[in-house]
Formats: sequence, C-alpha cells, structure tokens
Amino acid sequence: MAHGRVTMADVAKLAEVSTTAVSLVLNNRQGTRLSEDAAARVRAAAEQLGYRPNLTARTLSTQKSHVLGFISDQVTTDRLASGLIRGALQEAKRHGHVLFIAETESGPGAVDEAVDALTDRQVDGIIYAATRPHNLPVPARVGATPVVMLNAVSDDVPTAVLPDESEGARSIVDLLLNAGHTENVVIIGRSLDQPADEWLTVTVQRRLDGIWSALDSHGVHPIAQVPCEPWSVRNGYQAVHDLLRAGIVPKALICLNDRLAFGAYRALQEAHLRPGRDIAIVSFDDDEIAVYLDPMLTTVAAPSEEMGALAVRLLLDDSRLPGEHLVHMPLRVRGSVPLPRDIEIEDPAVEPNWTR
Amino acid sequence: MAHGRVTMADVAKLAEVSTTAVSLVLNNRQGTRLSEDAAARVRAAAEQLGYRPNLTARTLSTQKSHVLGFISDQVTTDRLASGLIRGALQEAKRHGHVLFIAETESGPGAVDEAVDALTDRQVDGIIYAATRPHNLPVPARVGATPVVMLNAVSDDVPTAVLPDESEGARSIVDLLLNAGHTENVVIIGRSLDQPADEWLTVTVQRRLDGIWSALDSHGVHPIAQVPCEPWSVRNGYQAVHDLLRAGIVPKALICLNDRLAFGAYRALQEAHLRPGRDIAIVSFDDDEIAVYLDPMLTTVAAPSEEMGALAVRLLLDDSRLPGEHLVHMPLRVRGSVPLPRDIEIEDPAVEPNWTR
DNA sequence: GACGTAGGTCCTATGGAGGCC
DNA sequence: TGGCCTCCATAGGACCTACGT
Repeated sequence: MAHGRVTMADVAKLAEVSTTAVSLVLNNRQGTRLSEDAAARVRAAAEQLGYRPNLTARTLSTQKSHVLGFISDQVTTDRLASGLIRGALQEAKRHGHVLFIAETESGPGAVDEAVDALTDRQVDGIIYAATRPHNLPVPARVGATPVVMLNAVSDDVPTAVLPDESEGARSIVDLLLNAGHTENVVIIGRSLDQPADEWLTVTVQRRLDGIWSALDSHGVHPIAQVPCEPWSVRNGYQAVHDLLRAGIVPKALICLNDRLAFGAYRALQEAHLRPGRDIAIVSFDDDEIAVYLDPMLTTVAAPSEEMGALAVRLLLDDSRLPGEHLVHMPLRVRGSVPLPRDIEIEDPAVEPNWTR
Repeated sequence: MAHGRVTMADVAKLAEVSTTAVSLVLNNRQGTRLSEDAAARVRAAAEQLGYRPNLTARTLSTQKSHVLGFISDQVTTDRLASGLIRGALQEAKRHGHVLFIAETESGPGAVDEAVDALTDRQVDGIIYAATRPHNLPVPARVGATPVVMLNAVSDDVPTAVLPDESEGARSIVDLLLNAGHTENVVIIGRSLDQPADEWLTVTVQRRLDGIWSALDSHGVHPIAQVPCEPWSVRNGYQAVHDLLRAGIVPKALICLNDRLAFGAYRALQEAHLRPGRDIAIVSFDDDEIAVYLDPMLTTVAAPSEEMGALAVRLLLDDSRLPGEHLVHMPLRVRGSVPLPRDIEIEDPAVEPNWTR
C-alpha cells in the first residue's frame, strides 16, 4: 500500500473521501462540484503526501499518453537534426508532453522496429524526420497513430513541415545581386542540366528553382555551374580549385551548402583571393562552421528549431492541417558578401558560447 | 472489444483458451508447460491478428517500463552531447528499451520538472548527462529510480561514466614528444597557476594533470601557457596572435580543445607558419571541425558514443557498480603533427559523408 | 447538492481446479 | 488414493468515469 509510490488511494484515505473524489478534485473537473471543504482536504492530503499521478495508469484508462515519438534517420549527427529535435523537445515540454527518440540509421528494418516500439507504448503521435528530404515510405503499422513528416515528404502522410527553400534561395541570391555582385557568378554544387538522381530531393529542387528564379529576374547568367556530390568540404575545395586552374575567376559564388563554401574559401585563399573582398560568397544552411570562417559566411539558415516546434504543434492540434507547411529561412548577413553602404548587416553573428 | 487495438482477449478467444494461457505462451514462461497444441494455437492466433502486447498495461502490472530517461543540460547542441545520446540510444535499443529525452538548459527548475516528468512515467532508470562535467546536484525526487551520471559527477549518485582524461592527455602528449617536438612547447587554454574557478571541472583538472605528467616524464618544460576562457575559436586565435606579437614562436602547440586549435591555425597561417610543417599541434575532443582543418588535426577523441552506451549498460545491470567508470580516449593521428618515418598514421580520417 | 460504487483500460501473477492414469 | 498434467479464475496494478444514491 503505502509501500512504493503514493497512490490516489493513499490520498483518499488521508482526506477521508473516495478515490473518485480525489480524481475529480485533482483534475479540476467542473460539472460535478464537490464541497469546497472536501476539495480542500484532498488538496492538502495530496500536498502533504507529495502525491503525483501515475501517468502509466492514466494512459491505460484514458488512452492518451502525452508522449510523442520522434523517428529520424540520423538523430543527432548534424546541426540540422539536432535543431529539429531541440525544437520539438521544447515545444513538447510546453504542452506537457515528453519525447521518445528513435533512430533508424542502422538499417532498413529499423523503421518498422521503431514504429512498433513507439506504438506499443501508445504514443499520441509520431514525428518522422529525415536529414535528406525524400519521399519516405511510412510503414502501415503506424495504424491510427497520427504522423507528421518533418523535413521530409511521404505519399502516405498528408502533413509535412519543410523549410521554405525557394523563398530562402530567392532572398539570399537577391541579397547577393542587389549588393551589386552580378558579374562572373558561379554556382557550386549542382548544374541545371544534370539528370535527376537521388540527390534531387524536394528541397534541393526548390533551392535550385529559387536560385534561378532570382537570377532570371535580375537578368543574370552564371558563367559556370559546377556539379559535385556529396556537398563536402573536399568537393567544394576541388570545384573551385579546378575552376581557377581552368582560368575561370568567379566574382560571386553561390554555394549550395556551407560545407562547399568552406572548401571554396580554402581554394580561393590558396590562390590569394580574399572572400568578402575580391569575391562575394553566399551559401545555405547556417551550419556550425559558418561562423568559424573568416570572414563569416553570409548564408540562409535552415530553420530547424522552428520546424521541430511546428511539427509538434501540428501533431497536437486536433485539426491537424494537411498539406505542406513551409517555414521561413532567415538570412544571416555576415562578412562574405561585400555590401554597399546602405545595406546593413543585421546579424552580428557572435560565435556561440557553448564551449565545454 | 475488437475495436481499436488487438488485445490478449481477442487472441484468447480465437485460440479458444484463457488470456492467462496467452500470456504464458507469448512470454515463453517455462515452469508451467501448456500443451504444445494449445501453445501453437495461441501463436497462430497472435500472428493472424497481428497482436502486439500493450506495453503500458504491462508496465502497470510489472512495474517495469523498459524505458530509460536521458536528462541533459544541452541535448544536442554540440558533438559531444550528440554522441552521448546516440550511444545511449543504440545500446538501449539493443536491450529492447526506449529513451525519453529531456533538456534542462532552460533554467534552474528545469531539472526538477524533467525528473518529475520521467518518474511520473515510471522510467526504469535515469541517465543524467552534462556537457560541462561539474558536481551536479541530483534532486531528491528521483526517489528510488536508479541514476547514472554521464560525463558528470554528483555527490548524490555513486555511479558515473567519464572519459579517461588523464590517460588520454598523457597519450596525446606522449605522441607529440615522442615524435621529437620537445622544443618551444606552448599550452593554450589554461595555465597551471590559475586559481580554481568554475572552469576547473573534474575532467579539465585531469586533462591538465595528464598533460603535465607526460611533460614531466619527458623532462620537458613549456615556454608558455596561455590561459583563455571560454575555449572558443576566437580565443584560440587571440592567444596565438598575442604570443607571436610578443616574439614567442612555438614549435609545438598543445591546445586544450579543438576550437582553440582551429583559432590557432588561423593565427599561425596569418604569420606564414604552416601547421603540420613548421609547427606541431595536438588537441582534444575530435570535434567535427578537426577534419575540416588543413592539415587535419591530430587529437584525442572524446569517446562519447561508448560513454553513452556504457551508461545504459550500467543502468540496466542490476549489480550496477558504484564508482567512476573511465572510458578510453582514442588517438586520432592525423596531419598536424609531423611524424618521423617509423610512426604510422593509424587513421586516414576521411571526411564524414553525411552531407544532406 | 454532495459523494461513492462499480466497471472499464490491458496485462501479469498466483493458487488451485479439473481430468486422467 | 494419490500424483501429474493441463489449464483457468481471480486478484491485483493505479487510474478514469457513468451512473446511482
């Protein structure tokens, strides 16, 4: 009885009422009014005993666990995935929920396993996140559990949260061009005439669309597009290195992510070209390394925390809206694009202070 | 009944046995043998209906949830925290457990809240992790729930998992000195005569002890120690920059973490000194940026995944051993230390391929 | 108006009932 | 009469709630 935890029965006994009364009072049920006296006794007893409801038992009877599941192909390997989780975590907490985390990197059957592990525990909903936003199949075994796709889309699930890539791409390229860097523009990462392949995800496609739409509306034609995959530091270096050897000297560089930009910096500096002075550089994602570069990288950020939070809100909202929910990608205007006087740097970009 | 989920009762009905029998068969209970015939019918029925046990109900009756809680001050902000989680996640999965994640960055009451949220849900144990390994107080409200400290220590909890800093420090400094870089050694990050402050955590202390123990046993005396906190890229740059201005030219640099080393590279290159040729550099943690540097950084890695996994094992092991469990810190021998012919580079350090 | 009884959520654990040789 | 095998009824576990007094 009074062995392990304090139960409702203990509270009831001390307050000299039934467990029903305890339940009603502690859950602030309105309709059925207990006497204020009894209610007060119950509250006092609960307080005195340090009573905490057993959420396992509550789940069993209400069929609501107040737990959400978060499935991801890579839980915390990169900045993006981390942000998604952090955002989801904080929003879930605000709503009195808690998060199960499951990873599916380990193989094909892993998704099924993860879904089972979560549904067996009666999660109220599942967030299915990805770091590479493909059309992900969602196993049928989710059954009636609501699912929201995060940074991914699926034919099996109507609700998805994605970064607003095309708007983001347009805004960063606009920034570049409006600052006057319209000559010798080069795109690093993917060329327009590449055939569709596994790299051409929803978001990459839109990123490209946004870039070209901005270029077109300014009447600008790039002098080169260098495809390279994966978008690694090494490949960024190689691309720019090769370009320079071929006698092509860019004055404005659009890198498809920050790692490519990082590599580009190195190749440029080797050739005694100064990023932010001799050449303007813009990029995507606002990776951790963006502020480690010198000058710091002007980039458009993946709004990962907002995306994670939105996914939770959609999941908890009964009127879960179907469709794609696009999240604004904020500009990080820093030193890699020389600006005319009248455009201000909005983000001083202090190096983050988490240092161990 | 046969409304939402499939329950044991459904299986029992189909197999024409009692729910008790279903329970016994499906849990492979030994002692009380049912007829092979009945057992087969039960298994067939379960299979046919796609029965999955309701773990919430099971938890209620067994008082074991097969869920662990992971509390951390910073869930996924940096590489270390991510590794801890990943390791814990995978090990938990191997044992059929699942992980609740809770973050306490948001403020002082957050730890209490997190502990309540977890114990209310009857987690089998709690991992309390930190990115800065201080003596963390553990709230008394954990009650009887087992706790293991991860990358942290606490007077309230006997079991802790820590990196073996002193051994790791000794091994990386040995590497440096054995390679012949015993002249003009400089330590960046902390000097020995600094008064104790909030930066002097358990692990930092041991890191320093290891460094000095290795230096002493080689009879080497550094020509300078530059204290700087936090250990940021900026401060690493500043430290080396100031050093050079003062006319002190190091030939061997011991940086207390990779971010400092990153800054040091930049200051050195500005002065036309070449890391890995004119100067040897070693460092700690094997942060993401270590392989982005050129040459890549020789460092000793924080074994975060192993630590996370070990914490889970300790938590699930009934004979949870009290005391500190030290995890080996592996060397990452790369290009920043020029090596004589007879020492081999053991780790080619390919840039990781996760690229979005 | 103020409160309690009883039945429901699903699973596990225990003691003991029935059948057969 | 006993012993053994096969199986089940029942009583929790902690909570919620429709109905009844």
